[in-house]
Amino acid sequence: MTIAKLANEGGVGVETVRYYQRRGLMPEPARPSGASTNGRVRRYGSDDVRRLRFIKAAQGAGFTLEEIGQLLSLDATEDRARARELARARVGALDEKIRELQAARDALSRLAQVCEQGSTRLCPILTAFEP
Amino acid sequence: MTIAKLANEGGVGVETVRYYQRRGLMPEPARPSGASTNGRVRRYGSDDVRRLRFIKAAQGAGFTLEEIGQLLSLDATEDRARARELARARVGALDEKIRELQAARDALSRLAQVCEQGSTRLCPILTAFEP
DNA sequence: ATAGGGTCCGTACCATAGTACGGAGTCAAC
DNA sequence: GTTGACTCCGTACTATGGTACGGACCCTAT
Repeated sequence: MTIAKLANEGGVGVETVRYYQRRGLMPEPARPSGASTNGRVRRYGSDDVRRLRFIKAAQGAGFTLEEIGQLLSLDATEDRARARELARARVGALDEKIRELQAARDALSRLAQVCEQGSTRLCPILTAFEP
Repeated sequence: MTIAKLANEGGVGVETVRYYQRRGLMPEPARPSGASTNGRVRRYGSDDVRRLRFIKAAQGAGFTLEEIGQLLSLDATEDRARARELARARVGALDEKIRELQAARDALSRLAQVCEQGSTRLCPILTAFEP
């Protein structure tokens, strides 16, 4: 497939794929540079789609592109210890972030409730997050 | 208190406070511009600290500074309906984000487990987030 | 064989949220 | 009454993660 198809399958834009290539997150397949008529345009396969989707998912998990680059390298080198380490660290960070978001969620939910009641004059936005 | 103290109480840097002032998130208290000896330096109070802390907390809840600006305006105008709306929308977004992070957390946790076992050769980073 | 769309590549630009810097003025303590 | 820390202000720079643009080239369908 061509880059447009790849981008589409991965749910990103063509420019984004090219950006990832520049950052070294996605490989740039060798162009069939034969003298023959066929091919100066790179072709991609399902591995590339998987890689692209991994990048998206890892971003969703809060990894930076920098870290994702490391993960992808690790996948190649099979350094299990380092992979574990990164995964663990991120799990910790995620646990904390999830708690934080949960607290924020509850605070906002309460705020919406309070602002609901037309009865009371208050809608104490500024103190919404105060303990 | 002076800006350094305010920043400190709010857990941010002085430059950040000034940035918020420029963005209209924090007021710039009038400087006592009297001809008298006292004061060309702005002074801040506990309201400012509260405001600053609100900004931090709202950021943690995923609001952008732009949205935070709106919230702060709303707090002044007492437009309960709009406040409710923003809060609701964010609660929805947070619910979704929390689910996403929870899924990522679990995937990473499983990954760490798998990479733990020195026995098996695999440490399938690339497929960690695949269903 | 040619028109149109897609690709390639470099470079430039964008938004968000700050952070740094430099010079001038101010404040407080000694 | 001066020194040293702090403030003020504008402007510039940073990092992150893209997005846009323009010219040249390629590729396929008609």
